[in-house]
Amino acid sequence: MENMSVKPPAQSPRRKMATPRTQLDRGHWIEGAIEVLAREGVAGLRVEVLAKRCGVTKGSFYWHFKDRQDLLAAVLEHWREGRIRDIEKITAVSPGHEREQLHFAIKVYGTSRNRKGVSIELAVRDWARHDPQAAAVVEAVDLYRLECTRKLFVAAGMSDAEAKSRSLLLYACVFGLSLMHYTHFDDHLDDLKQRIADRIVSA
Amino acid sequence: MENMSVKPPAQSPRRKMATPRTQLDRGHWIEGAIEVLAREGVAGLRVEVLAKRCGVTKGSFYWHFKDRQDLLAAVLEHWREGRIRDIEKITAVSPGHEREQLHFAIKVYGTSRNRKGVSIELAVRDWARHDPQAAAVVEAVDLYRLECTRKLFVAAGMSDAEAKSRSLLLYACVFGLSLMHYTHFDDHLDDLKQRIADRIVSA
DNA sequence: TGTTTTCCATACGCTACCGTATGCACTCCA
DNA sequence: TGGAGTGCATACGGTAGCGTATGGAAAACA
Repeated sequence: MENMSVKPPAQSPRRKMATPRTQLDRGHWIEGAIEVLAREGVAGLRVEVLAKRCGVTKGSFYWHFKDRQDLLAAVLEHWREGRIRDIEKITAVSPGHEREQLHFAIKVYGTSRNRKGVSIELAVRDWARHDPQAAAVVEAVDLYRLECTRKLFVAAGMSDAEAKSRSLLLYACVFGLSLMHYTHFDDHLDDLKQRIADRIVSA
Repeated sequence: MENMSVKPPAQSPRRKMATPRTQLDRGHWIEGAIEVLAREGVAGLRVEVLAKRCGVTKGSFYWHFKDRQDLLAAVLEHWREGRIRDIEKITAVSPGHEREQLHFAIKVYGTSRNRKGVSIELAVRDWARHDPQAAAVVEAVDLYRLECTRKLFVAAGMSDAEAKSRSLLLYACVFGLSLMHYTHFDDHLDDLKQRIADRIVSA
């Protein structure tokens, strides 16, 4: 489906670095892995399954990766970097509009268009419950997120303690909602979500 | 550890029903399964692993259960019943003290003494992401919980819409917190939690 | 053009599971 | 006391997955 023939057509012969194609293919495996991670969780990340999904065999995998752990670590790192970039983008401040920005951050995670991102988020968090490496990455991302929104709340005029608690409340609520099954709890879910967002953000 | 020699010492010979010991042993397997579920998630629920944990072999398992699915369904049902009972106990109203009760409900899930319960909760929810049966059970439990706390908020004087949003906010936040790694975000976590609880409960 | 290096396929051994078949001890009961 | 049912052990076949070993095609290079 996404076999876009990765090979660089005319590799510039200036540098001999033996890794450009290798690096590219690691990335290819990692993207496939994250796709599977979103759908099946870390338990679905089997070497041979991924190979079939990429249209190759294990032989390829074990050329690019030392072992399964090597891939898992790469997936974690890729996720961490992506999250950090996203957080910075989402919490970029335009002074005076901090509350709008906070509402936007909430909406980003709650929208149904972001299904895949939410799935990955939950998969990684479940992964972190049984793997210290993943736990460390999740903690780093969480602390970064919490810090970014904390600054927004402070900029919106709150005390430091209050800003911290709101920041924690915001993310806890966002992730908690993605964990629950409340579709049939009410006929006006958007209204409910709006009330919740207001409760989190407003003074 | 919990080999309390389940056999009823003097089985009253009045009734011939061929199931009392069987039922008891199903319960024994189910408890063991939930223990494992808390620690390793549903992926850790292997027949032979559970058997070893119970000090027996698969032969026993397949006498009490049709197959692995049979056990999983039983575990789900056991969890559902336990949750319903707990919810009713936790949200039992003593009129005039609804807000206290709500604070108590929040604390119950947030306390570190309840590690195991929280672990099971998260394991079941992750399970529900890949299994429609589990998803149905989680939805039933969620709706029941949401409804119980909604009543408390209404009894505390809120409008119906506001009560619903607070109810959803409460559980989302509780589960979300159990999903995050925020230990190093602040030195006074209890103060943070208190502020959050107030934000959820107070008018 | 011959030789490396790159990248992947194939084949293998190994482990952990699932579910079935069968045997065996032990109890209950006529 | 011997037969029926109960509860579990043992042995088996089968699948899925990991990691290794080895070969081979094709490109890069000299």
